[in-house]
Amino acid sequence: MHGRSRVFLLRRIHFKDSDRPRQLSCQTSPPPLPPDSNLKPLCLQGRLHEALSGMATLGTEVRFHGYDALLTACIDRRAFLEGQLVHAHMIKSQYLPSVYLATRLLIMYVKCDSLNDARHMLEAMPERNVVSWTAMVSGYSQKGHRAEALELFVKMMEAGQLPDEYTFATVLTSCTGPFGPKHGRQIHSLALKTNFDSHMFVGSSLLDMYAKASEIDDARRVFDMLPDRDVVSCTAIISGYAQLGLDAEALEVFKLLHKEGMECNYVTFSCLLNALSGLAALDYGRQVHGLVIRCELPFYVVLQNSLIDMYSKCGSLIYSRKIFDNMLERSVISWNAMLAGYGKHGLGSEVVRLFKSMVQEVRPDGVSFLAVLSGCSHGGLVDEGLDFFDFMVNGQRMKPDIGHYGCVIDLLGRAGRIEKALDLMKCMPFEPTTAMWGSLLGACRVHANVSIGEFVAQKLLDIEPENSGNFVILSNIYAAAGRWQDVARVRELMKERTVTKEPGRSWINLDKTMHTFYSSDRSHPQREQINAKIMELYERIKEAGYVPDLSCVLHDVDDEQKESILLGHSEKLAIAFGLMGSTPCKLIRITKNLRICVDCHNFAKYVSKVYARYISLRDSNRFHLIVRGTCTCRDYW
DNA sequence: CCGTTCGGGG
Repeated sequence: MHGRSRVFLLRRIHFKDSDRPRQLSCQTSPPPLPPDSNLKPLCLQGRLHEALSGMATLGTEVRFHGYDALLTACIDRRAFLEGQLVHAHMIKSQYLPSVYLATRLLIMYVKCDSLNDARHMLEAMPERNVVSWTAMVSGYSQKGHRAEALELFVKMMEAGQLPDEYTFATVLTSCTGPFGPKHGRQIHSLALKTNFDSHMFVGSSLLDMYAKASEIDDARRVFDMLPDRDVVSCTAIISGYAQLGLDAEALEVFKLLHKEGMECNYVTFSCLLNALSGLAALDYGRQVHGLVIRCELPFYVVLQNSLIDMYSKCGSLIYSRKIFDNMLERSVISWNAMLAGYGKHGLGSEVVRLFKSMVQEVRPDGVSFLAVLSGCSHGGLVDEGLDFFDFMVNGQRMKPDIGHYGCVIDLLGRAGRIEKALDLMKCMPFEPTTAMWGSLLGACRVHANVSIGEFVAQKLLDIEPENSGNFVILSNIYAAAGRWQDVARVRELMKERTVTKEPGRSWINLDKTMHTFYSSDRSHPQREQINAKIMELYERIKEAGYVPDLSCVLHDVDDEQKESILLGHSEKLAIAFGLMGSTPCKLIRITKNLRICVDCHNFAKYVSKVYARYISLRDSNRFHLIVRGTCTCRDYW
């Protein structure tokens, strides 16, 4: 009996259970869905417009989650008009957003590049939290409005809101420019007090701030003190060295971190390749290219652009072109890098040809024209260059900047139209730069224009009296005109002034080692053999007709000493060293920090002829490929 | 919950 009733009871219950699921589920299932609950799935599926009409239909029934989903979708898609609709709907429904939702609105405006609306939102909010303030600071920072970002940061603290690690990381990116470092240091001390300075993002931002202020030692100190490192902080320190031209240091710190197993991304390799371009370190460049492939990053356009640039600056245009040709998509920068590469190598006709295919695919920008104009100048295509300038101004309606004028002045000077170049300098809407005067002075040397040369040199000596290169060229001009008294006068002039010039430095990469030479260098371990080699070269090329150009020496010494000073020029040391290799290679690649001097250029031409070698010499201005006694620069540089 | 750091070509 008892057992039966139990079974009965159980069956009844079981029966009831399945028969009345609704009543029972009232206690175990979630509460009924809010009316706006279908907005979120629509937003997540990317059906933003359906969600918006849903919002309109629901009227005042839209709640927190609905607005949140809508705003998130607008933020993700940078949908400004849609975001405004959501905002308007909130106002019409008299919905009072929480601090969170108001902040989401603010962020929506920031992401849609409507900083005024965002600022208005921030001002109108009855309450703000650290996220609201930081989002606004970030908006100003990312749009380059540094002053506004810093002002808002101050306002935030005046309002009693303490910054957090996000705020610090953001606001420090606005600490560049003239007063940036001053503010940056203050913010650094604030971060120290609040212990956010060792946060990885804050640290990356801090060290980048110092690097951009040329305070690389402080940047390094911040980096070394960081408790943790990630790919961004490591990249930031490498980039810091590279930005300041401290290419060897950039490579050193990369080697160190790489040994420690640092992670790399495409930014890291871009910065590193930049440093290797400066060093003309083709071997390392190839190795990094290999790493890029192994890290499965080779299809980043940014990285391919860096590789194009690296190979061309390391003297290997063929590889640049291979990468360029294999790119699935190219940006305007890819084209510009390739154009600049041809230009620096003096291949003007390739520049023109490439530019013509470029305009079929993308619209050239200011840098494209700079590359084309400078390429035409280096390639000797004077009229073509002037036509391109005309095309830029009248065809494309672009406003040339000071760099474009510099190229055209260079072009005119090369053509010997020096008065015309002077006229252009007078009527252009910019102040002439030392580079322009320098280019004109070079033109006066090549075209033996003594009178304008004197005038231009005087200008240069006023503006940069410390640059002895100008004295040397003026001396060359006088010497070419046979005005030896004036040569002596220039020499006197130079003695009066305390001339501190950047020491000439050349380097050559042999057997994966960089050998660096300074003028009259006595430090290289093989200096005895190098000197002996130079003397051997000297004797042999003299037989072939080489005459040292003593006007390249301005020290007040006798001719014999001048000769020995000339023979001590860093590029000659490097050439001699390059010829000493036990396994002689056909091509000797040399890099120099300044412009090559007239005498060394001539020396290299004779060596290439007598010793049947190719000499590739990259100076601060361009490549000189010297073969069988002639140079691709056609003696104009 | 939401907001963050490094960045290619003259």
